[in-house]
Amino acid sequence: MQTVIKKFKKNLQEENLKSTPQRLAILEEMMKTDEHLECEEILLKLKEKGNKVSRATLYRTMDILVKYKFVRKLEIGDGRVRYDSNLVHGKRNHDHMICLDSGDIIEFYNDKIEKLQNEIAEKNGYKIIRRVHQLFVKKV
Amino acid sequence: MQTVIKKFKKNLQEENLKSTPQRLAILEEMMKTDEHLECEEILLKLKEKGNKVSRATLYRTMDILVKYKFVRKLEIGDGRVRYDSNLVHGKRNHDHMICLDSGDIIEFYNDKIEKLQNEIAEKNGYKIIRRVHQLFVKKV
DNA sequence: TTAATTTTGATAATCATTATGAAAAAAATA
DNA sequence: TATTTTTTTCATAATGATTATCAAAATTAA
Repeated sequence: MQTVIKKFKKNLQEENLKSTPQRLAILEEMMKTDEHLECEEILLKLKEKGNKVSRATLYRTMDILVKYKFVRKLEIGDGRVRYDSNLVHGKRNHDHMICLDSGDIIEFYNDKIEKLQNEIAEKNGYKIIRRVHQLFVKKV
Repeated sequence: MQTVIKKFKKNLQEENLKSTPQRLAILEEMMKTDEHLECEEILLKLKEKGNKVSRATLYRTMDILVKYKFVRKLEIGDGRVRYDSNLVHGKRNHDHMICLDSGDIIEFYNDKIEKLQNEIAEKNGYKIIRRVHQLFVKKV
């Protein structure tokens, strides 16, 4: 969607950050995948397509993408940082179920849990900004 | 509680691990705190009490304590690893609310969410082994 | 007590991420 | 369009938490 790129450019401007080919290449790469990619994988994908970007630039740009919620940082405690794109069409707000046997990451969403979370926060005088909800599971 | 120490010794035996003063000192230290401590803090507390333990031993022992569920590893995405003791009297199963302004970590528990989680896992053919549920909040 | 095995601790190695600083690119200005 | 200013990039060094190494010490079993 062109609108995503336009929004990104606008966000960059708002912070006096410049629109560069590297930043755009990274954004576009994240628009194309619904996997949970690690930095090295993103770097590799970019390289394969001829968009070579340095490690430092990738890390810096991922922080920008997280800040503007184009992607979400996903840490499941195995020491690897993954990124979950919010840019893939039809993808909604979700949480993760991680299979301890296969390593599969399954997305789930539950409206009731959502509501209960809000109630808990409210009851304590807080509002929720962001949440992490991960179920580590095994096949029955 | 003597029973905790006995249980620990039994667990060690079961895996052909030896009962050492360092391991016991670390367990006992974790029985005394309901804070969410980092490795360096645990190391410091031990040192202050004259129980000097090397970094390597501390890391190795924390893994054992996690394995036997004496403590829980708590990672809230700020790059610091904390340990949440399950050994403090009256402490139950809980999740965490993290205040983005103050850094406070507030514990919460909700039975309904617990049930919904189990339903979700079941529906997908899984059973829950462990879970991470963190609400990042700000004061209203 | 001895012997076999495990653990400890000091230090080196690792590895993901961040800092550095010169060269290149982008935006602003003339 | 050329020039100037500012930001960004890239390659590499630095960082810092955790892990590996291995000789010396401690533990357990016989």
